[in-house]
Amino acid sequence: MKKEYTIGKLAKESGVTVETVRFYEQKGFIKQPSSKSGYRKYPDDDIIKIKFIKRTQELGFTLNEAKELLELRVKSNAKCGQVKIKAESKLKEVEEKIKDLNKMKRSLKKMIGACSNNEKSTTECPILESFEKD
Amino acid sequence: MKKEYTIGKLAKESGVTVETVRFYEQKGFIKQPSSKSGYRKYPDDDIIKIKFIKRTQELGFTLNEAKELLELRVKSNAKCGQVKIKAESKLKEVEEKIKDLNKMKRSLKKMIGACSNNEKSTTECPILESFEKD
DNA sequence: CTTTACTCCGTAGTGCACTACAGGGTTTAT
DNA sequence: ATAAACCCTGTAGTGCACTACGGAGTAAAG
Repeated sequence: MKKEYTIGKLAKESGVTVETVRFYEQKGFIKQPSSKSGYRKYPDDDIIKIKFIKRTQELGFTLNEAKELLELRVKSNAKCGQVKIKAESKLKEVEEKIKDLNKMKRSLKKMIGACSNNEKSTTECPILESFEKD
Repeated sequence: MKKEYTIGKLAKESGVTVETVRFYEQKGFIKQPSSKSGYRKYPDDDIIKIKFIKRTQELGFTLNEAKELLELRVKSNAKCGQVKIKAESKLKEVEEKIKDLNKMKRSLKKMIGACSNNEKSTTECPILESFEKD
């Protein structure tokens, strides 16, 4: 099912607006598609790309970082070293984020538990210690 | 060691600028501190608070969400229900983020591995599938 | 005791990531 | 065949989260 999408359909499927799609195109996130007749025709692949970008932003990366992540692919052995270095540094960031989100998770669970047991919290703000100790 | 900090010291310790501290104060993230003499004197607790805010932003939450998280604390049984509901919804978000970051992590590791084996990637962009399946 | 570094308040400006027109042309549904 | 719904380019405006600056007062160091 190799479908083609008009900008409106693509936007809807991806969960963004038409303007956002054009904005991403301007910025080079998705390459401008074929447009005989003057109307853009997008491959369905672009839906995945846009969704990836949006989710990556929600995970605390900037648009530029999303771009960097999307550009990580091994095309030649020549560039392999650079790709590896960048991937490794991103991997580290990702792992740090996971770690801190796990801390936040534990804090939230504790609060929910305390609440269920009708306890009042002793500290001012129990989530505040999340990132403090390991 | 209950220290007091001038705005400059606090900023430095927290890794932000003086302006950012004042900005957070304006927005009610930290309560305005005692200031006989006209100079603000901050408790060291505020360092933790500011660091929490910054890190929470890096994890993909907005300032307002950071504020919501900071305000989660069980003061009375009356508010317990609301706190629990909010904490539970945040917990869900956090868990989703962890899940997707783990997917990203796997993709990055795969890329690094492929690179080490001198493979060229078969797909256009191997990270793109991260959020697709599972 | 003076110079350098800090503080105050208030307002204006910046960068990122969109978002909203204006003023047109094209397709699709009825 | 005509009106609604879609597309085009281009430029201007928005909201968030700061960031910079002007003009003045205070504190610390040499």
